[in-house]
Amino acid sequence: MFDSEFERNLFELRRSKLKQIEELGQAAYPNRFPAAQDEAATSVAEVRAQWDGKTAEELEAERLQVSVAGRIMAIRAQGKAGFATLQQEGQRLQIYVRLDAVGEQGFALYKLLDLGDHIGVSGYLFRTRTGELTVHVEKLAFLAKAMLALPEKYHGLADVELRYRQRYVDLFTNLESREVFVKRAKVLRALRTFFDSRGYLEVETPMMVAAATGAAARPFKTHHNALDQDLYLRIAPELYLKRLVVGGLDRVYEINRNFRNEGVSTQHNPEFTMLEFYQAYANYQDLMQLTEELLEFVALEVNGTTIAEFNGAQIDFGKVEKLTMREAIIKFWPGQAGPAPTQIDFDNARRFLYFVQNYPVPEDDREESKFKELFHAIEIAREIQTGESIGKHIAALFEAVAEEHLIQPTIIYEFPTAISPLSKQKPDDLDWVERFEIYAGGFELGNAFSELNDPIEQKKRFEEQLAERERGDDEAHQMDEDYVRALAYGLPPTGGEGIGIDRLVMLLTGSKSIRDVILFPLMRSRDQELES
RNA sequence: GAGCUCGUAGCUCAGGUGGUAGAGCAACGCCCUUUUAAGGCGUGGGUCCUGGGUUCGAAUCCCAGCGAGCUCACCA
Repeated sequence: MFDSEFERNLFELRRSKLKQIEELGQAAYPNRFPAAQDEAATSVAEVRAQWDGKTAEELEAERLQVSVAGRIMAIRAQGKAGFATLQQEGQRLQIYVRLDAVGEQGFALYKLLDLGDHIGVSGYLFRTRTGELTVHVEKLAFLAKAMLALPEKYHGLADVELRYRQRYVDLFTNLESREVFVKRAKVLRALRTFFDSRGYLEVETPMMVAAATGAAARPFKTHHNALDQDLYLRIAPELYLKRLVVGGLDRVYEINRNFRNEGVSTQHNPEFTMLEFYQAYANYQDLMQLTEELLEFVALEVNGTTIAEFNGAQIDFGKVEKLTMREAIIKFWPGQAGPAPTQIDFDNARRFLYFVQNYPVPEDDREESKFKELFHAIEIAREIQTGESIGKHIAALFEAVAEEHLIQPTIIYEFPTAISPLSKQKPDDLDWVERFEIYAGGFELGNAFSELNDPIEQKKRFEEQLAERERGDDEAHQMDEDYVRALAYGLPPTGGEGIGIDRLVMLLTGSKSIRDVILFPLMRSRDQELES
């Protein structure tokens, strides 16, 4: 528990102060404020909301009596008087304590208080010379002691590692951190309002599953002892939610955690919050419309504006651009790297191979080139085996060329069938599916499609994924026989979508790292913390 | 998984080219009855992330490890 002698000594010192506080007739750990069960305190927020507008004269005339509790965030003693700043729910209120108002015992208690202590005060409101709304304390109640030193009062807790590991300190010292999580709650509330008002049913599907299905990712593995059965943490709820649509729950949504056993970055945490929703009788075009409405609604609910400041850009959730994946590749192709492909280069494998094989990839400085990722994708595409699909390579080109430019909300639609085993094909072109992804801030925010509901085709797609798995792609989708059976009972035409909530919160709060929007992000454990 | 950067008091940070550690806040003592990053005087507090190496001498240079941040790769 202690990091140093300093902390150990401070802890002992505070213990002796606690004892002295008890000797003054106060409980060391009382269970309520105010102590009398039939009395209620006023919150700091209420005090500010109700009386911040009053002048010094009005306050003096009314002599408003209040009882307020809070944590001491600043303390300024002045001989036989003193000030302190109480903080409660992220709001602050000053109190003024003077010997002749609180008496010998009360003032002795005031002098035993430290930064971080919780206290309750009763008194009347007034304004100081400098105009600050302040409680003139008449009665002081001790509530709980801070036994450890608070971070520096001006800079707060700046060390990012400590902020994540000791979020409890971050939250009360860095109020902008608190604000992020208040907004996160608003995002969730707004989403639920949005779907509830449109007749969607909120559901919960399993987190622990026999097979990790519904997405391309590596799962976490665990074990159930009584059943002696290996289980996985889910990587997506998708196939369960569609089973529910088969069951006649025509509009469902789930907001819950997914787990993926993959790298950690500013945009990836091993557990993250996903919104998925499904709507019977709708296709991906309907979902595009819905997505636009959803983003605008949530931004307005959370920020009161559709504009969000993120990473130096002003992102406007009030409008969404639309491009096909192929259009985006052509549009964002870097001219300095070489000639861009044209629409017909994506028409079939022969055309595509001709394009990549004749592309002037420089031999020398390939690793240093700023088009490294693009050249890499082209090189891999050149080695296409006969019979292998080109879809994967087109998607790789898209990611290499376009993704980082998609700062304003952009819908990228029409995805290769090869990388979309759960999506319905375009009726006139079986190589492409009715799927889109929504991008903003330079990363993917959501993924949606017209759901594949033909059980025979679905089974075939799963088998193709298994073949990919055989070839060494351990992130290819797993077979789910029961899901195919569910489809065989008849899934109505359905549109479905998933939106990464953490990323949405990042954009709406201007947070550059996903860890800033997750209360307790995963950190490498430290021995020190394990033992105590 | 790779590269770059960082790790000094409880916190925020200084410590060119090696000479044995400083400031502010916090803490402790004293003064101060309208202050607000309150003020004044004084005091204590450091395995300089860990372990090796080079050197007469390492917070500083080198190597390894641990932890973190950023970028890239994988992915959402």
